[in-house]
Amino acid sequence: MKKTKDENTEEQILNAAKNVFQAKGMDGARMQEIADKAGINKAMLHYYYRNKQLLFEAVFNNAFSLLAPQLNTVLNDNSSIDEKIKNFTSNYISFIIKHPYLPNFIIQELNRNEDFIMKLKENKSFPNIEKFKKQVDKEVRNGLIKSISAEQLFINIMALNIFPFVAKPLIMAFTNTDNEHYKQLMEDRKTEVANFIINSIKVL
Amino acid sequence: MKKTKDENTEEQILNAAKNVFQAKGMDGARMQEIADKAGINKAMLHYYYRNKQLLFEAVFNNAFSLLAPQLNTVLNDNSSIDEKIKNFTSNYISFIIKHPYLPNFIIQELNRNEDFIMKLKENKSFPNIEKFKKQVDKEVRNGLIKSISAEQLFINIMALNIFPFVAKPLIMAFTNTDNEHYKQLMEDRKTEVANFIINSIKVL
DNA sequence: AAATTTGTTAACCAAATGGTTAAACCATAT
DNA sequence: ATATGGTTTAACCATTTGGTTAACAAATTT
Repeated sequence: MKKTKDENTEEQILNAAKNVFQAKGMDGARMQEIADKAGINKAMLHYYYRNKQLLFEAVFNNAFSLLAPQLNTVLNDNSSIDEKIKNFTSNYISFIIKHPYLPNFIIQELNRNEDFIMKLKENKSFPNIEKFKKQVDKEVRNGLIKSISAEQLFINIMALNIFPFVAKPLIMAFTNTDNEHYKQLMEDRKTEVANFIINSIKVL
Repeated sequence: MKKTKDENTEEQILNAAKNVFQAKGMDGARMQEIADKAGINKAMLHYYYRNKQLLFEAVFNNAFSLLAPQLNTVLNDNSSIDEKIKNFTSNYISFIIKHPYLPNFIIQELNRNEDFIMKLKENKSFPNIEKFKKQVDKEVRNGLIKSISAEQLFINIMALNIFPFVAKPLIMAFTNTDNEHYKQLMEDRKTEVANFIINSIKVL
C-alpha cells in the first residue's frame, strides 16, 4: 500500500484501521496489522491517535455517523409511512451493499461495551423515535394503517432490513445459497421487504 | 465459585468457558478468566481441552446444537405454515430470553470464521430449507398464501425473531426504552410477530 | 541559513497471554 | 501399605502485543 499525495497519513491510518477493526473487532485487531495495511510505522498510530482505544473510537464514531442518517430517513422525514418504508428499504439495502461490515461491527461493539451507547445518545443528531411515534399513532387513529405500536413497527423495519446482512453466513448455510445467489436475494429484497411490511399493516 | 459434587471439573470448565466466550468472544476471552470462573487452575483447561481453540469449539458446538433444533421446527415440522410461524415465534422468543447471549455469539463467530460453517453443514441434523421450500411453493400454488419465495419468507421469519435480541442495545437507544420496557416489548412480540408475518402473506 | 516544529523510523520495553512441566495429591486396585 | 493412574497445582516459558523512546528527516518559521 503506497501513499498517495491526496491522502495524508492520518487518513490512511483511519482507513486501514477501519478495515482491520471492522473485520476483526476491537479485540481481534492488531496495531501492527493496521500499521502494515497503512504502510507506515507502528509508532505513527500512537502519534496520531494516542492509543488503540482512541483509534478504535475514531473508527466507530465514523461508522456510526454513516448509519445514523439512514435511520433518520425513517424517523424524521416528512413523507408518509408507506413512502418511508419504501424509501428506507431500497436505500438502506443499497447502502449496506456498499458497507457490508458496518452493521455487524456496530452491533457487535455495542454489545461488548454497554456505556458506549451513552456517549452516542448525547449527540444531538442521534436517531430518536418520537416523531415517528406520533406519525404512526396518528395514522393508526385515522385508520390508514392497522393497529401497531411505533416501536414494534420500527423494530420490524430494522430487523427485516439489517438482519440479512448481519447473519449472512448463517442464512447462506440454511438456504443453501452461494454468494451470487445471495446477492440476488438481497437485490430482490429492495422491493420485497417494503411490500412485505406494507402488506402487513395496510387496512383492507 | 465452589465445586459441587454433582458437577465435575470438565463440566465446570465448559460452563465457565461458555459464560466468558459468549460475553467476550473468542478474541476477548482470557483463559485465566475462564479458570478463575471455574474455580480451578489454568493448567486444567489444557488438561481437559488441549488449547483455547478446542475449548472454544466445544462451547460453540454446544451453543449451536441448542439453536439448530429451534430452527428445525420451522423447516422440518409437519404443521401448516401458519402454525409453524405461530409456534416458532412464541417458542423462539421464550428460548432466547433464557439464552440471551446465544444468537449474538453464534452470528459473531460465524462472521469471523468463514470455514466454521462448513464443518457445521457436514452434520446430518444441520437445518435445511428444502422441505420448507416445497411446502411454501405448494401453499403459494394452491392460493393459500400470497406469492413469496421460501427463502425470503424464511429470512423474514428469522430476522423478525432474532434481530431484536442481537441488536438490543441499538434498539433500546433508538426507542428510548429501559430494560423493563424492553422486556415487555419482547414479550409482546411472541404474538405480535406471528400476526405481522401472517398478515403479510395471507390471501384476502 | 539557522532554529524550531512536525513527521517518521528502528529499536526497545513491560505486561499480558497461551501454553508447558514437573512435582504433588488422591482414589483405587493389588 | 504400596504401587498405579488419573487429577491438580505452582512455577515457569516463549511469544505476542500495546506502547515508548531517542534519534533522524523534512518542513516551516524566524
